[in-house]
Amino acid sequence: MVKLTDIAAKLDMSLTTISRALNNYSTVSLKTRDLVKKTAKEMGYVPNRMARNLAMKKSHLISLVYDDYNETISYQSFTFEVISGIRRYFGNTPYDLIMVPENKRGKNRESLKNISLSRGVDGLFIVGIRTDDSYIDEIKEDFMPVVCIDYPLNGKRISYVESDNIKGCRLAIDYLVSLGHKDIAFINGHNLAAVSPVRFEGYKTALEENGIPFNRELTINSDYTEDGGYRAAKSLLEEKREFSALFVASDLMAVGAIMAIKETNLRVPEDIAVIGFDDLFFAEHSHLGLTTVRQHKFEMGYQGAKLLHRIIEQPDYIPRKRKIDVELIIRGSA
Amino acid sequence: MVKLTDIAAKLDMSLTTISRALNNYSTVSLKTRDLVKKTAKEMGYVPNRMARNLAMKKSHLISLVYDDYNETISYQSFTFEVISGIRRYFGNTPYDLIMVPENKRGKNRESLKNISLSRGVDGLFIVGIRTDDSYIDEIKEDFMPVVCIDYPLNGKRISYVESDNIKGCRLAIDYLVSLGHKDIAFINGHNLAAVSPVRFEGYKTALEENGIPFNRELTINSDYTEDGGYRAAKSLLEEKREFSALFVASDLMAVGAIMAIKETNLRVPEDIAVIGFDDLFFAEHSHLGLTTVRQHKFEMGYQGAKLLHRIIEQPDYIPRKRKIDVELIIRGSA
DNA sequence: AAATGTAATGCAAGCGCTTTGAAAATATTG
DNA sequence: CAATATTTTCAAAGCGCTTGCATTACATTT
Repeated sequence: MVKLTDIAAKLDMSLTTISRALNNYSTVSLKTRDLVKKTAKEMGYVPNRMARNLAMKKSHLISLVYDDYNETISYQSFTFEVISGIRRYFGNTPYDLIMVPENKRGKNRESLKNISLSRGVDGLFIVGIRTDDSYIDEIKEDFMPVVCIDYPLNGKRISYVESDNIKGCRLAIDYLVSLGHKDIAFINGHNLAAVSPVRFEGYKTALEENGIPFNRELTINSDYTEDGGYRAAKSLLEEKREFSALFVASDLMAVGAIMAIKETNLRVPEDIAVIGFDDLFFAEHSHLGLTTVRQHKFEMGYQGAKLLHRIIEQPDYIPRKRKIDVELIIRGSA
Repeated sequence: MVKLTDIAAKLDMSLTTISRALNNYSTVSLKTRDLVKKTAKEMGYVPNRMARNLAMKKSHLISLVYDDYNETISYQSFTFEVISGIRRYFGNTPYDLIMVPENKRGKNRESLKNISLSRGVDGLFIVGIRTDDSYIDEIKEDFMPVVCIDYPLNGKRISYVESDNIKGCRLAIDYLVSLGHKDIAFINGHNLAAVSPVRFEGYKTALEENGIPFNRELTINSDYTEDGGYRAAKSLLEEKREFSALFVASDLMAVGAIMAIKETNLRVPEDIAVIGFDDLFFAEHSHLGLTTVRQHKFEMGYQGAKLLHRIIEQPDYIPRKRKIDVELIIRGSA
């Protein structure tokens, strides 16, 4: 591995000059800079980032935190797309991403703060954190720049990105109402996801805006899994709640719900119209095509990355959350 | 940030002793070790990995290389699961994963070698590399430990993991034959994926083993996309090839193919039986349920990680490829 | 008690880079 | 041409840690 001193020796210059030349300091004459760069290239010089990091106390590393153990396909494909957006953004910066695999879910895992400080990362990007996660208290300490997806956390160097969930609910409900539905049931996810209460509010508000009284009996909480959606719909149907439309807080649950509806010998959308949330790939392919509220996941990642980048590089920047637009994708289920 | 010298000062010991104590050197008395550890904890000491890396010339970093720009859902969900496997394995080791986002696909991107040497990573894990990728020549230089998924590369410190594609094809063909099919068409992916020729061979061999002559007219190459599968099936059907079963080299293409078949007013599986490859999530949900060859993606990642770990830590270890078992998942399409 | 062996600790160099403050070389001015 | 300003270069310290070698402290043997 050729290093700066090797180049210095060969060119009979000082180490300092070599370093400065390669870093394009204007205090090094252009001629020298060119010569140094050329020689460095010829000698196959590759800068040692570990040394550089140590000297500069800056790693150009973003720690990407997400949870593998949530194995639903929703979460996976959502996460993957968000990460793609993050990668795309940072692809045009000197930052790389680092992932610290957790060895155990829950207790005994190392503190996020320690891991991060130890690697000297410059910022944290957190996808899919749950309300009961112990990391949250650590993050609140504001020990370094953080951006979360779908979790409202604020601080001097902390912010987040979320879909416009309220709008998403309104789009869905408005559309159902425009189709003539009045009795609209709602299957929500569990409250470990910060978006759940928001979507609940969105559902409720949208109903009221349409002059439809909210009926608690038409709502039920589930767990964002397919089976959960199935069971929720099943119980809604068995208890003979009167409803002609069903709004489901995730596509995966919607798929389960549709299965339950069909098992009850009802037709979708004729007897019960169904709208999901997410627009995952299979929404398009599942059965008859799922009408759903599309989240722009890639964009969430991209904008989040941009935000984080800014927080890191502009110490006096006051971060504000980003809200990403959603749209209603009309297919066969409603 | 408290550092070793701070602890040394407080305890009035030498820096060396502190370092050794924390690293559990037996040359430090147990009593001292305990004292040092306790004090370190009290003082909130967090080791600085940048400094440590520099001193030890070892980063405990694995570079994870994959390509975002391949946006098919197949690739995405395959990749995500492989990565989960990798993360799970390394979760029980001191290694972290680093991802270097590419800013541009293809030319102008930095050399893999430079990036890797620069960050001082200890090994490379490569998912989804294509046969025309410029990285391949670099990898062959054997400049550091590498494990690929689905790409046959060998070297002193290079190996790979693949599904048992031959077996997968045999399972599919045998099953179709057992159902009475004799004319079995095959839609393959493009040859930029190293697995394609293998699956082609597998298909051909399996036919022969069943005493069915190979008929080139019943095979067609496509591109692993849904639309590609659609077009391939369409052209097969339009040219009036005689076949009662269709084996498709990926689930995504199979979904497209089924769409084409239905458009031609043929039924699946009554008129044409279809078997896919991968067993992605939507195989279970698409239409009638796709019969398919399941790849154990998580396991591929896990075993690959284990292999890479070994190559890194045992310099004289001679790496051998890992072949991961596959299984036939029978659903409604065949 | 001297000689020897062993366990515990410390000194100092080094990992490869950045950066401050000073010096040397060159250019500008009256 | 001396005096001043400007450009270019360099020596050395430091980033926080590991580690080979030397040293000291203590235990064992004769």
